[in-house]
Amino acid sequence: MTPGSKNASDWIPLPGLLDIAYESLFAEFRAELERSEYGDIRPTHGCVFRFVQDEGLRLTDIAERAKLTKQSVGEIVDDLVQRGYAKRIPAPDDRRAKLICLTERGEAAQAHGRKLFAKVEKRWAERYGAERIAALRELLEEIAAAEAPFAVPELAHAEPAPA
Amino acid sequence: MTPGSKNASDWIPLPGLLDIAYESLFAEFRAELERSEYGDIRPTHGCVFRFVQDEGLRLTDIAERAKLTKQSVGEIVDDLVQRGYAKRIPAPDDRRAKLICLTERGEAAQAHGRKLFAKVEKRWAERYGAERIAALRELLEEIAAAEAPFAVPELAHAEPAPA
DNA sequence: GTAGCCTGGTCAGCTAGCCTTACAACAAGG
DNA sequence: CCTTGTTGTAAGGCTAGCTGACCAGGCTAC
Repeated sequence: MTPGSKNASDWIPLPGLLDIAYESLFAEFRAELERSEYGDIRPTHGCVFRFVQDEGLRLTDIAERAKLTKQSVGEIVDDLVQRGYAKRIPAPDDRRAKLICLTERGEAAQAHGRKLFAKVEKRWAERYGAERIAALRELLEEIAAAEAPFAVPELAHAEPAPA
Repeated sequence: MTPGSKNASDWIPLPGLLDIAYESLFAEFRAELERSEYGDIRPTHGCVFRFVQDEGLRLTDIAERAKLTKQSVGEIVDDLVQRGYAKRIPAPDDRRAKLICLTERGEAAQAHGRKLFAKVEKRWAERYGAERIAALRELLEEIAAAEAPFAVPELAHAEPAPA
């Protein structure tokens, strides 16, 4: 419980534990995704599916939220365009900019991915306790809203705004 | 709460949340480490500091626990040897093998790192609630023991085996 | 207008970190 | 010893990200 017991060498740093959980969970997701008809989507492509919705998003915005450079995201988008998951449409209000948005196939893939994530989470809820996983999610959402607001505009509500 | 509310687009997949927490926590750690006298230690080197203790560990064993190839770990160890953090000593029982172990400086760095991790965790406990962080750790330890036993021999005891 | 700066995106080239293939040295059982 | 498996190394390749340089288009101030 107390992190102060760090002299005992069986204390594992929190990031290590988070990493294991992440890897394991993500591996379950990947395994299912690869067996699906969207098996050519690689982890890297995630930054697009994760942030793009509806009307699309500018390259710059994706890059900011994903904490990547514009160049990197550009490459990833190129790849997704080539595979038929995304397209660039000119931004209506700025002739320099393009809106990255998903094709029909891209939206189907996104929906499928979300369903898979939910499925895996449910599996973990059965394995480790629904309430504990719910509490985990709740805490992580709070953390995400506080630590990386730029990445989770969805959670823009409950600003903690400490005095 | 229910993952079934995935049609609402403000539901964020659990791996995404885990990733944010990990990155944020790790960034705090890195920031402090870089300011210390061990600033030349890079994230990659972690796999050695994470697993090597006391009498040392074989390259093969590190590779297995870290889920890396022997070659990759070999390179990392080379680097650490060059920087004076690690050394290879011939294994007493097998003339092919070498035990990777930490130098005095390496052990100091390891101890310092653990202290930093504990410090950051404590900070989070204050920020998000000591009990919630404790519960988080408890759950993650259980998950780690179940999902990656090879990586956390320290948690070999409490097999969950739920009824 | 148009000069000068900012911004969205792209092109080219590089690095870090990890992998695969191939192999030499040693171990261990018949 | 001879075969088979294991420990570590050497050499080369690949992916995902980076930096720097740039152009086209927007924005402000003369």
